[in-house]
Amino acid sequence: MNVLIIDDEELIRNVVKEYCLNEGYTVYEASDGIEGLDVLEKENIDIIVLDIMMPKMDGYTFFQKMKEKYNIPTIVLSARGEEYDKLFGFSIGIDDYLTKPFSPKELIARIKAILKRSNNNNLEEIYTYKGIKVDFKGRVLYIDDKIVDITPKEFDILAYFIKNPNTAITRDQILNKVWGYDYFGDERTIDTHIKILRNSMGKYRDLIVTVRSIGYKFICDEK
Amino acid sequence: MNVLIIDDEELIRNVVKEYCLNEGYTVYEASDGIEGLDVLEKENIDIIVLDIMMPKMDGYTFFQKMKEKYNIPTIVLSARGEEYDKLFGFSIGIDDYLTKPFSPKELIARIKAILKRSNNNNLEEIYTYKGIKVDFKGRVLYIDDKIVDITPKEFDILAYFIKNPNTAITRDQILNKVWGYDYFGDERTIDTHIKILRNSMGKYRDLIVTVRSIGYKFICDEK
DNA sequence: TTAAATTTTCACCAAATTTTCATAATTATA
DNA sequence: TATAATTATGAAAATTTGGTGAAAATTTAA
Repeated sequence: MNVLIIDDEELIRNVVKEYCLNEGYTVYEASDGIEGLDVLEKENIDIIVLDIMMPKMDGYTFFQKMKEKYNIPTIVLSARGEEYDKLFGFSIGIDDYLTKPFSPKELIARIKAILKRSNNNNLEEIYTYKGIKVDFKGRVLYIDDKIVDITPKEFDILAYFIKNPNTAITRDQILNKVWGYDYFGDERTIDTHIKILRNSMGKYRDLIVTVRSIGYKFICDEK
Repeated sequence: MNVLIIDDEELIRNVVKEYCLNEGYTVYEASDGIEGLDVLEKENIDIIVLDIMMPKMDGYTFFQKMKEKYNIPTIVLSARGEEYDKLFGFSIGIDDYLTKPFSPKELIARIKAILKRSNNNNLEEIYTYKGIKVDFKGRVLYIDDKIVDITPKEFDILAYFIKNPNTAITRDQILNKVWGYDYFGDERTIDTHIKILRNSMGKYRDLIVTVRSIGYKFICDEK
């Protein structure tokens, strides 16, 4: 999970950052709206924590510009006493707000709630391609309509492949996505998991192609 | 859908109103409990959003009086620090609560959830699948038409499973749904409850499947 | 208050999964 | 073709995970 915190006060940023890191989130910082938009272009942000009062480009302006190009869940921080009317004026679209001083724990709780909400909406899908069927909700893999017993890691890797078809994916990327950003194991481990996954995929094992000196790739003609 | 918002702060009413109108709901307002009862007599209200701290007649009193004549789903708004009210409210049958300051989007989400729930409940008060029969209203579990003695937690977990069949559910989700939003116990506790629940389900114990490294899943072929 | 019921914690064990590693196989390139 | 680099594979070791029973803690009911 990538969190972008936009606030001109370094102190606030640091507190938020510390708590987010503790949750295993990756944190990006910006001290005003312009910097914030910059980060959005470069990084794949999942949720924004946004201060309203800022130099250069304030929170309202940032939010409007963000909405034009992205649709990222946003939590607004506002100091008590700031015009609530103005806040509520653009409150349609923001996902939550907190008044300063706020409890970092509360912020984390709200971030979790929002991420959970947006994840749940994405869940209801069943992927099918050739004789492969993947039920993400139930975490089941069917090969030619027969359930195949698959381990959690296998499933996660397969899901990652399916979501990025025809893309050469490095072992490092797989480690980051499936294992998490703080894994320090042997890259060769992936090879073994790929072996197991290929076996599970039976006659479709060749859809996972080795990309020499890079990693692997899931081949899919359709879509 | 007719929503009644009862709060003495006009600002809050306006925010709720704005969001509800945006959803296509019709909104009625009241600034205290007495006005609220007035509206109930005149209009056909589907759901109530109720503040606790109010002049003239507070939320709790309003709620009791409402319950005497009506049975309308109610979401309670409470300021932080009113923990007692919150808990008490739950025990007497409110449907949900939010602490101020709350996220308007969250409120809408909860309204939707409750409306959906109350629709579902009216339709299906008794669930049957194979030899399992669950009477939600009476909170009774029958296995092959014989009443099985089941604890409250067991029942809640089973109900959650039944409402989300064929879905891998994390222990965290179970904790959130069954225990509540702010429970900080050991996740392993779930395992023990699952054990007990499985025992209660007799020969259907295998319908609750372990999803390794995730949680559990209730299997149902039908529907 | 006491007793009973329910919930929670916890530690051990077994089983499933993950990781490591040595060796074989494959591929690219000089 | 020989060599180096890279990947595939099998098997063993290490780790993680879940099932379970029993005891402790808590809640509920009498």
